Amino acid sequence: MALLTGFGRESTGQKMAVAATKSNRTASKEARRQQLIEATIKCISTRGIGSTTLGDVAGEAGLSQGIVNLHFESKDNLFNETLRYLAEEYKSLFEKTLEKSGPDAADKLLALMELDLKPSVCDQKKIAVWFGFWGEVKAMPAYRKMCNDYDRGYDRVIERLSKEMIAEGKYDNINAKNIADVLSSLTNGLWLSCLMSPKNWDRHAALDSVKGYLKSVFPQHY
Amino acid sequence: MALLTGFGRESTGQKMAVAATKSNRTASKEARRQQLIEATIKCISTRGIGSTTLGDVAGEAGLSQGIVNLHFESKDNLFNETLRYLAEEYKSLFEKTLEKSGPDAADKLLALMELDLKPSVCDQKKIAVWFGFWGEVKAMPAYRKMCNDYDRGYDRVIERLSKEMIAEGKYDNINAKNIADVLSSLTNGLWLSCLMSPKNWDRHAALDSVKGYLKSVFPQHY
DNA sequence: AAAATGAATGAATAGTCATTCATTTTATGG
DNA sequence: CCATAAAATGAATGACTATTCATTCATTTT
Repeated sequence: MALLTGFGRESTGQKMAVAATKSNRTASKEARRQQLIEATIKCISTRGIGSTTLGDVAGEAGLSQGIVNLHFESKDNLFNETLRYLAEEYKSLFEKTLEKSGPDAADKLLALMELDLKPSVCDQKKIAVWFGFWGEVKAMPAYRKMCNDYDRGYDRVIERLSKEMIAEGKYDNINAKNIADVLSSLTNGLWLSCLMSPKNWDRHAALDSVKGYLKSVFPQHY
Repeated sequence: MALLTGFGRESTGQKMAVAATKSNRTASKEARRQQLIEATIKCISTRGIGSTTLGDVAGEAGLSQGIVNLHFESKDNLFNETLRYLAEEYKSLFEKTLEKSGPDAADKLLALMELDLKPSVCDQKKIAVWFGFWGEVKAMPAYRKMCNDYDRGYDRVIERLSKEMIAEGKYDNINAKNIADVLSSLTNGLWLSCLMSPKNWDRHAALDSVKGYLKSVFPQHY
């Protein structure tokens, strides 16, 4: 009877009996870490990175005060692992998309652009977390490094696909690196609009913008 | 002799004789506020928005602990005014650019895009501050509102210029709103690359990307 | 069933920081 | 030169929060 499930206890400062989805005291180390990372993402997405405390995270996970330090050593470490988790998650989607789409470069490139605007990737909450981390880059070089390490991978792929299409289409005067830059800037910028005006953000219009660009650079392909 | 100029005193906790650029105790209320806002920008750009304290700001301005509360009431207010200052500064550049460039829409649009990539606008430090604020949008609705209020103005201008060009060029199948979205997303995304890889960030390449886009959408104009 | 294990708890600690305010410094005009 | 007001100081306060750790609890081993 001490196990009445009780989540968010923040509003009152009172302690509450607590149990996350059937999380009693046994859960693999890995499961616990993931649970905490997900709680962190949720907290950052609602309260902002600047005012997410370890107490918030623990409360969101339905666990106790000291739990983050137990599993992650420090707040710093938790945040780093959270960023890595986001980056890995995206990377895995990216690779899956690259694999499953096709057969030719034009299809693959379009599929990757669509991925960036899918609700599961481009949703206000997740973007808020990305921007939270980006906003701290000046203070936390580790964030910058991680973002750059992952980005390099994506850029290489986009550039390679563009190169293939340039060769196929005998396009003149265009440069694959340049196109890769524009595409990644464009999607990041579209994410910003989604963050800033979630109400009138229009996924289809955004996708049309990207398609319009692709069509204008690769007229023979799209 | 008590007035040896002494800035950053943080490393030691010791008090130091202090005097910002000739700031003795008299300065107009407005001048003092501006001095503090500029110190805030500098602090955010180097330490990040999350770890900028009022002590940091006061120290950067060469003034004393309580000074921010004296002039701004609260940290919250200081940060809001700092964002407003940045937005006003950009707005003023934008308007000046719009006025001085020309005569026709194509020139004006290009000049505005160039503005976004000028060293004075697109420099790592200033961008770090913008991203810091953007990253806190979920926690601080006031930031979102201010950004949106200003953005609406720019977007309207870009859209109007695009419309003019569409009419002039009898372009088919393209939509001014769409182009305005792409252009603003593109420049914001390019800012992100500047923030993330300041070392190999190439201003000219970025400008070429934007020009390439303009050329592809408005072939008769560029 | 008793003992051992190690995950989880939550109260206590130590440090940081925004904010306040009594005091000090400066400028000014009489 | 003094009186007054305004501006600035910086020590004190109180709130908050990361981190620690002795204790509690559930599970596994013996």
